[in-house]
Amino acid sequence: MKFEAFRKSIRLSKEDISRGLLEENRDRIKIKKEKVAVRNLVKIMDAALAIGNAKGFASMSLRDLSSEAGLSMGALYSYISSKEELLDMIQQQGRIVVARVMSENLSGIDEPAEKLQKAIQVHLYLSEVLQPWFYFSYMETKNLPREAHRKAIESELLTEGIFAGIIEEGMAKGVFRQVDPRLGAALIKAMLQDWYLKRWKYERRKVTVEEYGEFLVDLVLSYILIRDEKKACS
Amino acid sequence: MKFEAFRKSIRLSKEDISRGLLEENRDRIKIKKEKVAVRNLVKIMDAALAIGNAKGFASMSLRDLSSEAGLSMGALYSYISSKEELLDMIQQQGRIVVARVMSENLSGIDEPAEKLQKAIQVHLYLSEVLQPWFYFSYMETKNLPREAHRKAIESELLTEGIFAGIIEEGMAKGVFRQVDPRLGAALIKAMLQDWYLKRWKYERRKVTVEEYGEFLVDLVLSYILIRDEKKACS
DNA sequence: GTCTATATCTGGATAGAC
DNA sequence: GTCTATCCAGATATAGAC
Repeated sequence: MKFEAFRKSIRLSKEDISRGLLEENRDRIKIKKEKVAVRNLVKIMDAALAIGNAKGFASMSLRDLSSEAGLSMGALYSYISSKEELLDMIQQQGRIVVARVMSENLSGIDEPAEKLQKAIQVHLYLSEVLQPWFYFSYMETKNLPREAHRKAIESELLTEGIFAGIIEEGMAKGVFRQVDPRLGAALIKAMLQDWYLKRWKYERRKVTVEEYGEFLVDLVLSYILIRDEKKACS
Repeated sequence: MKFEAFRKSIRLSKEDISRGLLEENRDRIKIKKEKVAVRNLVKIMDAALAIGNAKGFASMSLRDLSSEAGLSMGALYSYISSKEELLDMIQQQGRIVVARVMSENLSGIDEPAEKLQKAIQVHLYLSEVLQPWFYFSYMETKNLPREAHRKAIESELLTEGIFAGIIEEGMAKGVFRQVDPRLGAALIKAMLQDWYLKRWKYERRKVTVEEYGEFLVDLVLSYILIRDEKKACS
């Protein structure tokens, strides 16, 4: 699947994401009119990710944020009750979206090699669509308060578990070679992460997300698939 | 080579590193007695990396730092003239050490597969010895002031260039398959980074640095080496 | 719902005693 | 060389007008 086709297929506008966020946090957000609330939440999230990714969430003052979002300090505080809560909301909403898209796209695939290929591609493409969120989430995890930090780690292990599960399945069916599934999954994840963490590098070299995905799938499959020796020698 | 043998072979005590740091910054550091200066620099660096890695450099107050290092605010300011300069010193000193150890350990190896294996191993083991520095350096790069940021990126590309160079050599000699050398190098680096960025994960699973290195080398070489078909079929 | 104005606190940096 | 005391810029958070 091409990246553009994927992007269209998941239909994830900023408004959709902010609406989800609003619904999850009706109690914390003071603004009652949905239309107004969604519009401003989009601006707040965009601004928070932009500034946070440029100089770190801790260094972002709420003054910066309010001016970048085009709101006054007072108005901003009608949407969030503290800087820490903002961090929490951002992380939480992203996790929900990632879990949903991954499971939607992987259900119904049985053949391990195909499933592994698809899982890598979907994760990579999704991280491209939500690049600012993925980057932010990675970089700020360790600064989260205790409970939120625990949830973030749990979520990381969950995604990794998807890959490990596919590897185990392939080994059980005899089509993958014997490897440590969690270690294999961890390395796949590491390579997926590089795409959104070091974007400047790949942009500069004009590597597209499709090329990156193909290289990655090629590397992983040619290592893990048991080769058909007869075919190679004929 | 085993990790412990490597650790001993490079002889990198905290004191050695701080002494180097002192020599490079004679002009900026006010303390004249080497013994005193080195002792306190060790404490300052340890504290800065510990607090910085726990909650981010930006969130670390110099009050935290001074108390963790066991110095008063005033004393601290005899060693650094600003928080930003501290950041600079940490990065700079690490880069020098990494460049030195890498080049020392790779000189004189000609065979591409052996050299690639050795480069991966040395980088991995070094990142284990200096884990707090590698972690810090990765996480704080984007918060550096302009010039320091440029240097950090340059250094990242330099290390990557070492791997890309080995891959090119192997391709030229006809022992490696045709791949994009920079993309291959980038992925190797991504997997190396995971070791020091996600240490908690590997510790929890009781994966040793040697096991991680073997898996990584196995993955890379079995992808990139051109298989001897005759041997496989005999 | 959004704004301006402001109370209160925190943290980087320095002066000057010992 | 190290300490205590202090200055002051800049930050979070809130009160109250519109």
